[in-house]
Amino acid sequence: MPETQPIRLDSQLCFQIYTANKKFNKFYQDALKPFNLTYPQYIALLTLWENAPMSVKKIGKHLHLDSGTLTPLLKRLESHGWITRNRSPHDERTVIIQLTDKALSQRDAVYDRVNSCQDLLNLTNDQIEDCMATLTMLDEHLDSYNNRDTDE
Amino acid sequence: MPETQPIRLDSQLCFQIYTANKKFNKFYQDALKPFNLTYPQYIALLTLWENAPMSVKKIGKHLHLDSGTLTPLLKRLESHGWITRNRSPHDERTVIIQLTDKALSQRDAVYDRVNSCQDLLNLTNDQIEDCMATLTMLDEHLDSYNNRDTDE
DNA sequence: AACGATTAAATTGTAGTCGATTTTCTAACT
DNA sequence: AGTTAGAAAATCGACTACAATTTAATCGTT
Repeated sequence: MPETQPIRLDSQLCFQIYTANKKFNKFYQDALKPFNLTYPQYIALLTLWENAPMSVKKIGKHLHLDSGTLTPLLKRLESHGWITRNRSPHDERTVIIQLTDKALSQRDAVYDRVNSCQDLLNLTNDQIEDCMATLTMLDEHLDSYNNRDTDE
Repeated sequence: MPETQPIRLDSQLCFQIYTANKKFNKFYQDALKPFNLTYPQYIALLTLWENAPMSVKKIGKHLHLDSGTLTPLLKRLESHGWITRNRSPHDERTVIIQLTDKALSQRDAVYDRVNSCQDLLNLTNDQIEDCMATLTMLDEHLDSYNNRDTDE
C-alpha cells in the first residue's frame, strides 16, 4: 500500500508565492500611500503610462484581469481624477481609457517613490533576475496546465 | 537633472508574483473542484490536518491572516462540514477549531489529488527549491521593510 | 435589409483580504 | 471587589478577483 505523502504548508511553493504576494501588496500599499493608490490601481496606471489610450479589453490582456474586476477599479481611478472613460466613436462597445493631466504630471513622482522604496529592499539585480527567471518558467508550466489563457 | 526611470510592468518582480499567485489559485481551484474547496480553504485545512485542534489566532499565525479573513472562511468550512467551531471552556474568548470525521476521512484523498496534479506541472525538485530559496529571501526583505509582522 | 453569431462592458453573486472598530472575556492591580 | 489594560473574535467597510449572465453594438452571411 503506498503511503499518502503529508503536505507541509511551509514547503509548498504556492504558499510561498501566496505569502510573498500579500507582503508585496502591503509594501506597495504603504509606498503609494502619498498617492492614495492600491497595488492593482498602480499597475493599471503603469500600463496606461506605457500605452494610453487603451481599451478596457487591452488593459485586461496586459494585467490578466477581466471586466468584472476592471470596470469598478477603473471607475475608482476615474473618480479620483487619474483617468477618463469614454466610449469609442468608432465602436460603441469599447471604452477608451485616457490619462488625465493629473496622471501625466504625477507620473515621475510615482516612479521616483516606487524606485526609492524598492532600493530599500536591498535586493541585488542578480537576485531579482534569478527570481524572475524561475517564476517565468513556473508561469509557463501553470499556463500549460490551466485552461490555456487565450492571451495574445 | 536625473532622468526618472520608466517602470516596465513585465520586468517587475511584484507583477510576476502577482500573476503567479493568481495562476496558482486557479490551478488549485480546478484541482480541488471534486472537494469544493478554494485555495485559502485548502491551506486552512492543511494547517489543521497538521495541528488541530487550533484556535483561530493560531491558524492566523500560520497563514498570516487575521480574524477578519478567517472568521467568514472558517464559517464556510463549518457549513460544508469540514470543521467545528467552539468556544474554549477555559477561555471564552478563544474559538477552538476541530476537524470533523469528514475532514479526517477525506484527508488522504485531498493529498493524493494535489500531489498528482502537482506532478503534471513538470517542475523538477531543483527548480522548485531554487524558486523557494529566492522567495524565502525575498520574504525576509519584505518583512524587514513592512511593519515588522509580530509573528512568533 | 435581416438574422444570427460574436464581441466589449457591465452587472451579479460569491469569496478573499485587510484596516479599523466593537464586543466580550480575562488578567492585573490597587 | 472594582477598575483598567489587554487579548481574541467578530463585525463593518472598501477593494480585489472571478464565474456567469446580461446588454448593447458590430460583423457576417444570406
